[in-house]
This record gives sequence, C-alpha cells and structure tokens, in this order.
Amino acid sequence: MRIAFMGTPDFSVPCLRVLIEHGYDVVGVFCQPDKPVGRKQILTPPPVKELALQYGIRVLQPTTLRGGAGLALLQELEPELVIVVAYGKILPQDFLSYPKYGCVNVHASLLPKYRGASPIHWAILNGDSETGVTTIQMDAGMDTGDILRVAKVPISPDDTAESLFETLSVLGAETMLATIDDIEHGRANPTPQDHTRATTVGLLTKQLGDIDWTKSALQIHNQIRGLYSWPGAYTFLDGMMLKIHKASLTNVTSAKAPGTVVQSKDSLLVCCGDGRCIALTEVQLVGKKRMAAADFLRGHAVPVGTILTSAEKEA
RNA sequence: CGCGGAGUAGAGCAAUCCGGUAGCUCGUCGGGCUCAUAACCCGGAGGUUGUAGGUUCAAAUCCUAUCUCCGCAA
Repeated sequence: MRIAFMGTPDFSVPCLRVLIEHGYDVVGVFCQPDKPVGRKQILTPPPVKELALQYGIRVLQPTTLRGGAGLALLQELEPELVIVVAYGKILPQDFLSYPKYGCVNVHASLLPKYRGASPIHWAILNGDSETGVTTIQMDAGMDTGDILRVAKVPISPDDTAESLFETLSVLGAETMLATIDDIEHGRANPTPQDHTRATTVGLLTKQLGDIDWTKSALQIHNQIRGLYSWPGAYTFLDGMMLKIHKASLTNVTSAKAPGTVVQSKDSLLVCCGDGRCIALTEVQLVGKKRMAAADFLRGHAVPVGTILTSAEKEA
C-alpha cells in the first residue's frame, strides 16, 4: 500500500519508524518547515524529517496546503492512504478526499475528550486516571472524524507529561498499524464520535506553570507533572523564579498559610491550600542548572516559614 | 550581534566591586560520645578558581580573547 506520512515532532517518530519497518511503501513524508531553535536560533529540522532522510524518503515541507498546493503534491505522490500524526496544520477538504482510503489521524487522547493541541498534558493536569490514543478517519473539523480504533492506558500517579508522551507514542504506533491492517482487510468500522461530550484543549502557555499555592496539594502535583518537562511549573522565592521539575505528595499536614515552607532539609516541604504538604524534590533557580532540592538547599538557605508566591502576587 | 545569569574540592554556594595565606554547608575518611535522633564533639583528605594570553612585586579578583552551561524572549 502506498502511504504518505504527515508528522513533525518526536511524538510522530515511532509511527513513521514502524511503517518503514513493516515494509509499507512510504512514498513521501510531510512535516513543518525547519525552524530556528534555541538561544542561537539555529535552523533545526523536525525529528520526523531526520528519520525520513535516513531512509532516503522524500521530504516535503510546504508552508501551506491550501489553495490546491497540498493536493498538487498528493497527485504527484499518488498515495492510497495518508497517515497524520501531530502534523500541525489543518488539512483542506480537497486534500482529505484525494487518497483512496482517505486520511487517518492518530490522536493522543480518548476522543471525543481533549480534541486539539495538547491532549496528553491536559489528561494529567485534570487528574484523569486513564487516557489513550484514538485513530480516526479524518474529516474537515479538528479531531472530529469517525473513530476507527481506541487503545486505553492507565495514568499512574508518577506519570509525567513526558513519560506519557513516550508511552502514547509507542501505543500510537501499534494502534496505527492495527488500523491500517483493518483498512487493508476491509474490517474498518468507523464509529461517529459523541459530539455532545467533546472537549477541546488549546496550546500550552508558560503562564499555566505559575503555581497557585491556595490550590490543593493534589492539584499542584498534577500541575507539576502535567507540565513536565515543558513548559514546566514555577513559583517565586524571594522575587526569583524557581522552576519546579519534580515533586511528590506527602501525608504531612500543616495549618500554615498556603505557600509556606514547613521543612527544608532534604526537600522543600511546602504547605498547600488544603493543608497537605507537597515535597519539592527537583528545582532550578533562574540562570542555574536544575538540581535535587537537597543540593539546592546546601547553597541556598531557605528558612522554615519562607513563603513562596505566585507570579500574580509578585506583580 | 535579541536580553540576562553562571563556570571556585565529590555536590551546592561564598570570597570578585576595593588585587595580598581561597572559605561555608553537605558528603567522604579517621577518632570520640549517647538508651536514642536528618544526632552531637574532635581531626584529616580533597583545588592548576573553565581555557589562553596580558597588567602587576603579587590575580579567583583588573584587561583581552575563547569554550561550556543555564533563564527569558522567539
């Protein structure tokens, strides 16, 4: 089967890899144009492009698919099926309807929940106990197509957005293969989504990382692990931003004001809004490297009673 | 040349402005002490102060260049 692949970030890589390894005829790979990255603004190719180049697969990086531009490329590649995994652009209708088997999208949530840009993070931010991947037959809407396959996975209390990313990208690849197999053998059974239960999530912003200590310890813990390792959660210590990379829940309770440091030996134990304390175990001060809280405390005395504040209160 | 911070003992920091025996907390090693604690007391080891030049009687510190790491912004 002639397949065109569309994807850009790390999440898409396992999918493309298994397509190649299973001998599918990948006739072309679409991804976003190279972008300047990092402090030096070095032009960096997306991860998917690098993999494609290793296998000598043709890479296409159009800035737009609209106005027939995308369709023209498809007519050149003549794919029977298009697989889309975190590509990053909306596909126009003429593009969607070109391939014999249409376009299939691999989405990292249990649709119709968390349509949109950052489903993995929101599953953790909201404290969900399970998430998964869904493959859909794409239509013109954003993640609104009929469901082909679903694979669920539990979210453990230790999971971070990063660890789930890893898990779901692999699960996504497996589910994609199964879906393609269904299509090849005429077993596909598209089921419409329950649109009344749909939720949509947007792009993450840095601002989401600002910790509001009046929230419960559980909510704050979800925030820290849901935003790890990007964009990350943070708070303010003596007017300086302190990034919180890792933290763990404790059974310690305290009647102190939310944000108060109640212990600062091996970790920073901070009182939250519901009276429970959360232990900050890996932190990073502005301009410094990330380090274990115990290391941080050797060089920075944080007296018990110090109060951590949110950006809003700083301003 | 987008803005800024930082390289000092195994770890985290101080001393740098104003040049003069590199210090603190922790770890580590040895000894002591206690029914006991993230215990406490005593002692030791561990450094070409990122690199290369320059100024000076003397440079972690001042000057020049260079490498690396990091925060913001994008």
